[in-house]
Amino acid sequence: MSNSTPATIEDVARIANVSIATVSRAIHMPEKVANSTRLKVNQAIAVTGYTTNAMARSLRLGRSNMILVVAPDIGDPNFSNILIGLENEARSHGYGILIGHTQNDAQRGLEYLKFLNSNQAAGLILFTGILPFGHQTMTARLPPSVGVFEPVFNGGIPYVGVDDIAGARKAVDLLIAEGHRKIAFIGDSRTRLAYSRRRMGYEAGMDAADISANLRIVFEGDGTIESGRLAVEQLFMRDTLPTAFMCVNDQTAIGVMIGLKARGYDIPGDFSVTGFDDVPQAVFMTPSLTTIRQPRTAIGKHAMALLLELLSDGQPAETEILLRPDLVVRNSVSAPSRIRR
Amino acid sequence: MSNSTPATIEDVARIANVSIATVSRAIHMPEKVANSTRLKVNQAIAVTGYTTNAMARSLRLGRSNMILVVAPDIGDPNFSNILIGLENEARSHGYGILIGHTQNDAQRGLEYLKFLNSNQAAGLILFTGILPFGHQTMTARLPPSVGVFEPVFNGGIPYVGVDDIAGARKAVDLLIAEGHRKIAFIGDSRTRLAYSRRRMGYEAGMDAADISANLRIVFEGDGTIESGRLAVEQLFMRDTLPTAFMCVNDQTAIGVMIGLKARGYDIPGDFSVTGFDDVPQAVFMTPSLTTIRQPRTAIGKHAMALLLELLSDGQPAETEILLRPDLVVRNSVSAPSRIRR
DNA sequence: CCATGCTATGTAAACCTTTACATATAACGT
DNA sequence: ACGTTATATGTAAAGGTTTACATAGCATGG
Repeated sequence: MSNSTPATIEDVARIANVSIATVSRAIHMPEKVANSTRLKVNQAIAVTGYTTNAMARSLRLGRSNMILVVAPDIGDPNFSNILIGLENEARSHGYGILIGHTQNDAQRGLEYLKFLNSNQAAGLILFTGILPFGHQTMTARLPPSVGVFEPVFNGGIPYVGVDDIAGARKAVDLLIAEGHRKIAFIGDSRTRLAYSRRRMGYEAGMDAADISANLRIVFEGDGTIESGRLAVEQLFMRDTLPTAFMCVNDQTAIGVMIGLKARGYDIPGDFSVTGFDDVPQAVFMTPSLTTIRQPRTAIGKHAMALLLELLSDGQPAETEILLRPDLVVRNSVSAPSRIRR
Repeated sequence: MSNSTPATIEDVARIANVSIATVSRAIHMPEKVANSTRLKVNQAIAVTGYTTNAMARSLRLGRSNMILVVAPDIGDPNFSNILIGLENEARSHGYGILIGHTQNDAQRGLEYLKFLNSNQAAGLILFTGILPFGHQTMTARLPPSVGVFEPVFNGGIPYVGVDDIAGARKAVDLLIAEGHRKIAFIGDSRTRLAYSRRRMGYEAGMDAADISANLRIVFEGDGTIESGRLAVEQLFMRDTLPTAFMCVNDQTAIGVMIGLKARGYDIPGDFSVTGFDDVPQAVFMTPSLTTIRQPRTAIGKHAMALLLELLSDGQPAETEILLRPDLVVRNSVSAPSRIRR
């Protein structure tokens, strides 16, 4: 019982006085074994404290119970909440989660390949829109995979994300409802497809409100705090200013707020600002940031569920799952001031 | 090469015209094999794209190349940065990281036990001060383990953390240097040992400045935002108020700031506030929070290094590694106002 | 030139499972 | 009562690796 080496299936078989095959069946196909035998086996398992050796099992099955999760930055607050969803779903199905972060470095990605090639991971969750592995020949050998947040570039991989267009639409519609017409979109169309979809939502909202093109101001940054600050600087050089800044993500919104405050403006008195993502600090900003919430835990849960389904069926039921993002109204939006301009 | 099933050591052996034992040795004990043979083997490996099957290897060795990391809450911002350090160190030594979060639920912890018992993880990193597994009999079978942040209750497990006493001392010394005498400590001595050490730092600093006991106000909360807010409410009911709030962590500090602002006070004009941890949002608070930074990535790196050492040597070189926390001066501290009281 | 020891390699067992196949027993229909 | 089918269990191979042990070649020292 408190033996030094863990019990094997043979120990159980000996004690239960059956063959090892029967023990294995009692565990994994209980209906195939007689009630009385199953009882004996279960007792023997309890006595020995036996647990199936996952290594041996995976070796025999040619498939592990690990899922590799690769993200560019595991420190990203957007990441950790999704991780919770992934983890919960995986664990409840007997799977474990293997973490990898690439820091956008292809070399790093390659190192994780090892876990896949060596059969240590049965499936792959990708947080980045591109395959982290240089070799495109790899795709042939890629295990069942699911993308998170945005479609994976090379295609053929189902993904779970948020309806970015609808989310952005909610933000722009709020601003329009508050009376704004001249709304700037501070975007980042280069790095991520999801971001360009948010811009599509912006344009659609402006279209729907019949706001002419010359009232639309689009600044393309790179999704960082600094780029938000920079956007403000640049826009202030033009003759016409927006009354509201709709930002492609919260980071950009934070930058915009910093830029506006540095110039002495009041938010939302002088300018309204919206973000997208609802990162944890959004609520602690002054003013707290009105933004679009990503249902992060749900995204993780769905992504893992889809992957597990892929793992057992081979075919994905859906190729794209888009969850509904919610508008979170806080204090960074109000009606445009009539005094100014 | 682009075969459907991955190459095995036998494929390599056949092509290199040697035995599988030689291939294995060429890979893992290169000095034991003749130069010419090693060359042949390496070429064959390149041709086949062979990677060692980790399952088979672990099965044979009775030890895996995975480290299980168990934390109560993987969404905690304190956690994710440490994870980066852990991950980097592990990967550079060929280890992978398995994630588990218990949500302080013993049942959950037990589920992760499975990964250990079944040989899927060779070592354990514990983020919680107590063993997450109910059975204390387990300790006998516990694999090499390292605690992070604070000592593990049951003892015998080395840990890596921050010098909480010295860190707290820096905070209280700053406040005293600014001229504060009546400094409240908003603590949380119940949940974590690290927190009670921070209080020790507070007391030591007050002692050193010869500040009498009746000027010391200690409120014991539970380390949450809400408990910080509550502390303010309670202290305002007393006749004497502090001029500064030294908080056991940033969450509490955020709560204190919310409470003070709700009463219309200015920070740091009316009251100074310090935190501990330097969570990501600390810099975005208004005013930005003066706090003590935990060297998180370094903690992770050291913890993993210690564990890997443990794994190979069996004996830990050190039983406790305390890193130096740094004071981060921002805008929530100033001299006490002379006007008031 | 032989005994000895060292170096490089091969053979085969072991690690622990799962499962195809074989076998034995029981049940059933005619 | 007998052939057929279903049910329950056992036997043994296979999965890919590492390594103790065996072997062969070769140099070294006397």
